[in-house]
Amino acid sequence: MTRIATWNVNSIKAHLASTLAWVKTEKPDVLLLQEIKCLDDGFPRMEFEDLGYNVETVGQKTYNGVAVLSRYPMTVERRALPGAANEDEPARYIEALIEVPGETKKSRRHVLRAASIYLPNGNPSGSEKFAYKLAWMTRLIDRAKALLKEEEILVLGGDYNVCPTDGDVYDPEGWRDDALCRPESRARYRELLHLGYTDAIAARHPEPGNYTFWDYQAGAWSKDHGLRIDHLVLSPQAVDRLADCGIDKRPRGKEKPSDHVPVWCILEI
DNA sequence: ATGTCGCGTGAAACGCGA
Repeated sequence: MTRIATWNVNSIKAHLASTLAWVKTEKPDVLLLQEIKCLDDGFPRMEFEDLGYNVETVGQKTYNGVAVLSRYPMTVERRALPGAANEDEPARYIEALIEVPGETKKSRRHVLRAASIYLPNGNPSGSEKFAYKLAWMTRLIDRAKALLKEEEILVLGGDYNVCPTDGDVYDPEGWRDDALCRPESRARYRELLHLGYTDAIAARHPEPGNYTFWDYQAGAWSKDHGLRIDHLVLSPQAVDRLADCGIDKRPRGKEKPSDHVPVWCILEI
């Protein structure tokens, strides 16, 4: 069994202690991080290596930044989404091949591909930022389409900044014009899934109100004013092996939390 | 409650992004 989780940590330095505490108890085999908000050299690499993880980052000063942590050997396949308009793009994508050991001496090792995705927020709707979000989603769809042909166990996990349905937001009317809920954003997310991918939480826990993010403002957490915007998107070969998945809301209630919580799945590998 | 964070700048309080 292989445990995979995604978590927007909202600065790995500011939330290092709580991230390490969660990793120690939950022991994910693969952890996809977003918004590390530091350069590669600034990532607290040794703290995770001491816990047995290999660490690969695509960092950036102040904003964004993604990482893949893996207990198994890993090679980085992409440090950016193909098709960038210019060279210095925000750090929002990293994709790795992970070698999961077989359970017996006879069984072959399994290759797992995993990407950590921090999709642009896109607010305000109708702005240049919104156009950039939609263009970025089109590039992600292109990448997902190409990867489908590999027929691999693939997890595209991350902060998608897309709330897929009205059941995934506490106040659909109030959020109607937000870039996270706009029909254009939702249509592209569906387009990604319709290639043949599965949103793990939507498939296994389709009831409304399974949020992954609560704003720091206005007592959103205490009022459960949340949104589901962090997703584990699985290839057909990954879904075949999906044993369980869930959202771990506990870290949001602790001291000095990230505004997002981990989303996890267990694959039979 | 117009209600919060984290970061960088630069030395305190502000602008930005979310």
